[in-house]
Amino acid sequence: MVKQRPTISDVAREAGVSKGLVSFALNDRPGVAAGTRLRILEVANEMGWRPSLRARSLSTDRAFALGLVIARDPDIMSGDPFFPAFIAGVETALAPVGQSLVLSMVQSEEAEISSYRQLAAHGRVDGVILSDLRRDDPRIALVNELGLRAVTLGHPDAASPFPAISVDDSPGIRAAVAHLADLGHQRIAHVAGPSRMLHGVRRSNSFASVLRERGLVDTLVVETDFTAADGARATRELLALADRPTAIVYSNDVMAIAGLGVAQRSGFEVPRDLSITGFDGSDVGAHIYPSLTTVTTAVQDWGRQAAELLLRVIAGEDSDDIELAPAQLLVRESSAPPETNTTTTTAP
Amino acid sequence: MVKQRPTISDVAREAGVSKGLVSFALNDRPGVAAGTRLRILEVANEMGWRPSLRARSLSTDRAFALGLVIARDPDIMSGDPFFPAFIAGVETALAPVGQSLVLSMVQSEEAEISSYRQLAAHGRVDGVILSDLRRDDPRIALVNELGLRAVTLGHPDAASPFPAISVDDSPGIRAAVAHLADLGHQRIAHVAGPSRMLHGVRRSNSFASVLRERGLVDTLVVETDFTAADGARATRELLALADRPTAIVYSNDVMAIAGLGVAQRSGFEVPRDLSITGFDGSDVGAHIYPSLTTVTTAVQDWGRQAAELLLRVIAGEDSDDIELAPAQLLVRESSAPPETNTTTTTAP
DNA sequence: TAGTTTGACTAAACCGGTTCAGTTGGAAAA
DNA sequence: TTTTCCAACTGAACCGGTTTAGTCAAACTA
Repeated sequence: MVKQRPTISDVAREAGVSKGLVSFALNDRPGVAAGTRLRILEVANEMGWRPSLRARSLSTDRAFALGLVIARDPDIMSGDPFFPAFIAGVETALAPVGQSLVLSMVQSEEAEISSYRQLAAHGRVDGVILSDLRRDDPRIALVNELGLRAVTLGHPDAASPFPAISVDDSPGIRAAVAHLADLGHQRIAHVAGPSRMLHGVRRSNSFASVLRERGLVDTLVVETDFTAADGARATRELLALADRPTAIVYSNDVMAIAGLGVAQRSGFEVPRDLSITGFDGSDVGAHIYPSLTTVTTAVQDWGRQAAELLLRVIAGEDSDDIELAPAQLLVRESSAPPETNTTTTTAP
Repeated sequence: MVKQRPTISDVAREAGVSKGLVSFALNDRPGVAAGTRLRILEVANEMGWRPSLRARSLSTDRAFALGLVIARDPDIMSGDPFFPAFIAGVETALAPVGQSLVLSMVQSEEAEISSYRQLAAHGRVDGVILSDLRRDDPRIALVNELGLRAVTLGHPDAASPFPAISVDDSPGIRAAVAHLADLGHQRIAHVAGPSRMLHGVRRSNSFASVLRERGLVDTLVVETDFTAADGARATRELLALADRPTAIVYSNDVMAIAGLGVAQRSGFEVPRDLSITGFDGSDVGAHIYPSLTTVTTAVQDWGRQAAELLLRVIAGEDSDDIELAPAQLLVRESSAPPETNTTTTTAP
């Protein structure tokens, strides 16, 4: 004798009304006498009734879940503090309303596409969060075509039917460069993210614009794929230049840490011989030596608000773009004035 | 005129048979003539019919999804290479069979419990992967009681109704300690994970047993919560000892990197004055200076096989415990022989 | 007072599958 | 030839909700 969980019919029978009326009462719809509604709620409550998500899903054609497809190599993911914090934020928005996050982690663009297709075909989610926007991002049209709702993290480079929720990187990057320039650095390099990615491009643009404003060289830019290995490679290239930079601005903390490793290995002392800054505000960055000057954003809050926005979009409510607090510079030990006579120094 | 996706009734009508027969044909059940089955499949195919997950979910009482609840602070998560790789592995097992991963990231034990309750109550998943096992882990009884199927990563410390899929940490830790001892280290410390966590305990035990076998001091153990900050704290404590260790074995890479920072900040040169080893085989570890000697496991494979095992359990198939390839030592630069006369040296 | 409106409620269809109890027709057995 | 049996197939119930059309009595209008 297994005790089955009660269904809406059980509640109806117990309350002496019809199934439909119970549904009405529980969904706060008009047409139910106040007394009856109260009695129904009471009965439902004492029977411990919970609506069946599956039945609701079928009859209302909704999934009560959001999707997130991450297309990155696990190697890049590991060490990157963004997604864990972001997902934790998403969770804080979903848990209270009984919704869930369906996560998919893929490693190729084809797998990414088919992942969205599957989510849509199966009706697994009502909407998705589009992260890591790329130039001419094909996902926007795809997701729209598949009939999914969505929000984008950051503004796409073309018209989009979806609201964007953004954190402006510019102030952070500008502050980092300004900080280095104020310290006296003349040759500041940038180890950038992939130029296919919009935030990579935006950070590069901010970088370049500050340098131009200050009349400094803005040609020391190396593009990477965001991995530690590529950050190391970029650093080696920059340090091998005849006119090597005295400061390097990295597009993420992992690369900055790898770059620090390369510099130290080559005999440069940081920050005496080379200043470096990261981007992420990762936890480890605070504990390496020297601790990493970096740019931080409130990632968890971003996750929470992105999920809330998407829920609103799905509910058909207002859905204006949201602009969150911009990225901020966090000065630590890895940045200092250049040694006045080391501008053209190569490895000791 | 929106083109609706065809339902099983459409297929039945088109093929001139009943709904039920179409269902039988599509699920490869006996009682359908070969010719008829073929025709039905053909019709379904050319109509582009896909079964509705929601309808199947309701009628078969299954979710076609697995759950993973991660209970960690985002700070610990960031930098930890385990979950990204693990999840990527899970995905490779799920995508081909049209199943999904429902992920929940929580920050307290209460939230964790209620997360499992919600997954079960909503019938969101058919089974869950239990990671980061603790002593007397309450989740095993809970999940069982909730009627969910499960697999555990590693063997729990009590009887469990669920199969375990494990990677033996011991050989890795033993190899790391042996490696250091072989190099001539006499005072080897361990910066351990939380003793509430079973893998933390197991690593500590392996550590202690090798030392005893070799007749070395096994008292240099500091427990941490796995964060970079706590790893740094532990390192400071160890280095402040009168008889400071000449080598430290860390329970994860993040703490090892933080420990390296502390050592360098205190003027110790690694590995000349202090050898360190990590645990994880994280990507950054290979790029810092000196590169980190560490212990690696095939995490992505673990994820894939854990998901496959859970799918089998859910399908009611065989479900024996699985033992994967044990952890392996990866020797890099951060370990070297101790300076013979520095055993009792304090900070330079 | 008769006709109309309205609020409260019921019955049944519906979402799109699965499953089970019957029905049918043809081949094998008697 | 008649009976029996079985494979092939149908129709309907079912999963647990939502939604729509329709019933009914009381309240309101004319």
